[in-house]
Amino acid sequence: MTNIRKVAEMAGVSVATVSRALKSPDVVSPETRERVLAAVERSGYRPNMTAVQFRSQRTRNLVVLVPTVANTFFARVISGIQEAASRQGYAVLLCNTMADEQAERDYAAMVTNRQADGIIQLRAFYPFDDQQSLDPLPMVNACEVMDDALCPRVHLDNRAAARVMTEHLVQLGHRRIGMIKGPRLSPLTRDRLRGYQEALEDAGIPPDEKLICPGDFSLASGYRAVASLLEQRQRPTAIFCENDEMAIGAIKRLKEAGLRVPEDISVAGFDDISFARYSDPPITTIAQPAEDFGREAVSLLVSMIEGTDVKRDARRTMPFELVVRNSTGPAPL
Amino acid sequence: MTNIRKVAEMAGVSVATVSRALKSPDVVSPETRERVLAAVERSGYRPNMTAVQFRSQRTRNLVVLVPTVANTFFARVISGIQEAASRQGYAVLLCNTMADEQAERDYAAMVTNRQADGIIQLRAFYPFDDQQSLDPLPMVNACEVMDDALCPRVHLDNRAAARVMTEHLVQLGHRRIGMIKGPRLSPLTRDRLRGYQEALEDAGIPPDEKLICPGDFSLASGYRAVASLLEQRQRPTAIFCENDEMAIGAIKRLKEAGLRVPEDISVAGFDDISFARYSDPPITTIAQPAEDFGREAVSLLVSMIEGTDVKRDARRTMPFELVVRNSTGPAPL
DNA sequence: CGAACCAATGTAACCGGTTACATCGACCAA
DNA sequence: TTGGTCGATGTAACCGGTTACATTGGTTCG
Repeated sequence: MTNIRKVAEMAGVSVATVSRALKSPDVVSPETRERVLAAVERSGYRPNMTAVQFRSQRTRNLVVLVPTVANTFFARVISGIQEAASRQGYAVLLCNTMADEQAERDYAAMVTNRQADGIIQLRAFYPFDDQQSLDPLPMVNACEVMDDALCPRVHLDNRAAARVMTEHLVQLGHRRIGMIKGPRLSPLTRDRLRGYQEALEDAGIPPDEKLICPGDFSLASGYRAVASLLEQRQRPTAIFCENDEMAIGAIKRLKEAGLRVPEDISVAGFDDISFARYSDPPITTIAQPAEDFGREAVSLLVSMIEGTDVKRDARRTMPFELVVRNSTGPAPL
Repeated sequence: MTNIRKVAEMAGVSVATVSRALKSPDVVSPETRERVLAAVERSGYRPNMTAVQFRSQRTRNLVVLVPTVANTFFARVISGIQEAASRQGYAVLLCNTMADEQAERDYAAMVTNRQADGIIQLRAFYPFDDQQSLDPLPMVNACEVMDDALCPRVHLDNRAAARVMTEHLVQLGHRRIGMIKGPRLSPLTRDRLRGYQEALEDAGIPPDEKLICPGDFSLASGYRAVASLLEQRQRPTAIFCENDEMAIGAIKRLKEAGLRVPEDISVAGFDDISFARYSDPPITTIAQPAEDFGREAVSLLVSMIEGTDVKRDARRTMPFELVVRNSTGPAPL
C-alpha cells in the first residue's frame, strides 16, 4: 500500500508538503504542487481514510437509522437525506434496524466511537445511554419523533392530519368509522388515534372501542384487522388505516367478503406510498413531503456538527395534504 | 474524551494491560482484569474505533450497494445480509445508490480507503477502477450479476425462470404473449427476455417484436407499457412482466380499459414481493429465496476477507419457484 | 544451587496521516 | 548593510490504540 511517505520520496519533498498539496493546494508553489500530483498519479496513492479520520477526528459520515428501508415512505425520506448530505459533502450510512433497540444502540455507537459525525433516527427511540449529557450529541430525530426534547425533531402534526382525514369521512356521512392502528407503542399511532377521536367528538359521534383494531403497519395486519371488524354486529361504513399498506391489506379482505369499496365501505390510508395510486380502488390518503423530512433533518444535523448553535429542543413541523382518491365515498344509506 | 491512558492510570497499570484486559482477557490475571474493568466502568471509557481500525487495519464493516432500498425484493436480500453479517460480527453499511455509478464508486472507495473490509454489490456494475488487479478486492456481486467473472457472484438462473413462466402461460393456451421488460442495459432483463424467447420458440410460436415493450421496473412503466400493447391490432392474451411492480401497474391499466384479469388477459410478474399477494387479483410470479441471496453473499465475502481461498469466478446459483396465483388463467377462446 | 521456563506486566515502536512550529532564502525599507 | 517580513518548505509531535519484545519474579527440575 503506497503511503504519503512514498509519495513524498517520489516527489522529492516532505510528507507535510504532500499533505498540503492535496488538502490546501494554494499554500504550496505551483511547481511543487505539480510534482506532488504527478507522484500521486504515478504511484496510485489513495489516502488511508482511517488515518485521516483518526487524526482529524472527523469522518464526514452520517448514520441513518431506519426501522425498515423497505417502507416506501422511508425510502423517500432516505433519498432526501442522501441528496442533502451529498450536497454538503457527507456520505450516508444507512442502517436497517428492524426497530431492534440493541441494533440501534450498536449503530449509534458509531457516533460516540467517532466512526461517524452524526446520526439521524427515524424512530422514536433514543439510542444513547447518556440521556442528559451536557453537550448534546449530534443527532436529529425525524418522522416518528420522541416526546422528550432530547434532540431536534422534524415531524408531522399527525393528530391534525388524522383529524382532517376523519373529518373527510364524517363529511361523507360516515358515523361508524373503524380505525386500524399502527404499532402499540408508537407516538405516531397515539397521535393519529387522538386526532381521529377528537374529530369524532367534534362531530358528536360517541366513541366505540370495538371499532379500534390493533395493527403493525404490515399488509397482513390490515387484512387480519378487517376480519375482526366484519364480525361486529353493526359493521363500520368506513375504515381509517394508519398507513397505506394496511389499507391495501384491508381492501383485499373486504373484497373477499364480497364488499365493494367504496360503495359498501370506505377505506382511507396514510402516507401516500406509490402503491396507493395503483391500488384498486386508488387509496384516499395523507401525503407528506417525505424528501423534505430528510433534507430538513440533514440541515439541522450538519448545523449541529459544524458548531452552529441549534437548540436541543428545535422542532420543525412539516405540512401534509389530504389526497382524495376513490377508496372513500358517501356512506351507504 | 477519556482514552486508554487515563484508564491505565486509574487502574494503576500500563496501557498494554488495559488493551489486553479488553481484547484478550485470558492473558491478564483475574485481579488485574477486575481492576481494569472497574476503571473502564468508572471512567465511561469507550475505545476510539477510528484508532482501533487505523491500527489494526480492520473495521468489521461491510458496505452494501443497493440500487433502490425501497424495492421490497432488495429489502429481503438486505435483511439476509444483515442477519448473516451480524452473526459473523460485521456491521452493515447500506448505500442507496439509485444506480448512480459515481455514487457507487464513491462508496466502493470505502473499501480501498480501509473504512470497510468488503463490499456487496447488488447491481451489475464493477465500482473499482483496477478491473484486473492481481489480488482481487473483497467484493461479491449478488442478484443482478455481471457477465465478467471479476468477483464471486450469487445469482438466479433468470433465463430458466423466465422460461418456466412462459411455459406456464403457453400451457394455459396463450400464443400471443406480451412482455414488459426491465431496464435496457440490465443483464437480468436480457436473460429473462432470452428465456421467454426460447420458450416461445420451443412451443413453435413465432416471435413478434411488437409484443415486447420497454419498462424500468416501476409501477408507472408497467402502466404505460400496457397502453401501447392495447393499441395493437391483435392484442396479446397474456403479459409477462419482468417484475411485480410493473405487473401491478399493468393490471391497473387493463382494468381501466375494461378488461378482466385473468378472464380476458393474464398477467404474470417476477420476484414475489409482498404486494403481489395482496393485488387484485393476486399475481402469479417467480419466488426467489431473497434472504438466502444475502446470506450466501456474506458467507462468500467473509471468506474472502478472512483469507479463505475463494475463487474469483465462484458462482452460486439460487433456486426459484413458480408461484401460481389468480392473475393467470386459460387463454380466452 | 543455578539454569530454564513461564506467567504477568511494562516499554515503546508503530500505523499514516495532520499541523504547530522552525527554518530558510528572497525581498524590501531604513 | 542590516533587521524585518513573508512565502515555501521541512521537522517532528501527535492522534489512541495494538503488539513485539523486554523485564520481573516465581517455580520447577537436573
